[in-house]
Amino acid sequence: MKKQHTFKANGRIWIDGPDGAFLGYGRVELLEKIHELGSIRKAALAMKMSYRQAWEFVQQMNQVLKKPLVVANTGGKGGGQAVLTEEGLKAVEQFREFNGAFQEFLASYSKELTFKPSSK
Amino acid sequence: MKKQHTFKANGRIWIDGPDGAFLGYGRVELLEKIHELGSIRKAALAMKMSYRQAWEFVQQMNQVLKKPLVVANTGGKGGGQAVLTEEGLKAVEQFREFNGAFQEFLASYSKELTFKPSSK
DNA sequence: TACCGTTATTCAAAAAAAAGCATAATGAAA
DNA sequence: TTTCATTATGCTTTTTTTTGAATAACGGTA
Repeated sequence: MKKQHTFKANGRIWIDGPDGAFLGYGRVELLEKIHELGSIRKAALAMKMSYRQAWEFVQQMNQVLKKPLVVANTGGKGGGQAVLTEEGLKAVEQFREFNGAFQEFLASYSKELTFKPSSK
Repeated sequence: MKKQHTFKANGRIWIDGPDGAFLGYGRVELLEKIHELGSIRKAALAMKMSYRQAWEFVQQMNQVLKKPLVVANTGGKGGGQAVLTEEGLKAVEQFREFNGAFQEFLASYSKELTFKPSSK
């Protein structure tokens, strides 16, 4: 019989920049969706985030690095569009690596937990 | 010249039990203060948490393990008191170890970040 | 030039989370 | 038996966080 872990080590990570939050799960997912859909609005809709918040995230992220992570154009065919830059792609990749290592860390630590649950 | 890291890997961890959140920073600090001060109310005051929330945390934690982490007595000299059990002490210790390893993980990952800040 | 859907922005509304207040119960000690 | 500060609990208020509505600007394209 395999032991089941009713207790689990859990957590969240993010990357802070010079002025606070830079990259986290929400922002990275947003970047991925923008890359996939070519639009901030569609990306926000796809992940059930308000456009308001999505737009603010993009603004904030773009101010942190020398080069923007997202370039958005207003007007034109379709009303406008947004594309992920080289820097944006790198940022996504680095965060994913970081998170991969973190998930392994959590999994290994979960095995060391020795708490005994009340009854269920 | 020493390189300064304007970007930092950051995060938070916690331990989930069978029914959700079990131990996190706030709860562990609360347990430590209870151990130190012998009172839920004083512990809450010391960390500027409302007694209401502190009390609820204790209730929740006590329902998770077979044995309670905190034993609280009402009435008597001083109106009552609360003491940390063996299980409570172990829980604090395990979380602190977990967090120690996590902080090392974050520190080592921070060194690998290669983002270039905008100007400052 | 008129149209289109998105970007960009403000401001009010709603939802969620936390805090604060009030009060009963408790039981050792004086 | 009176006192005392705390535990225990419900309920209201406040604060914080999110969301939603409303609107101007934009510029390729037909």
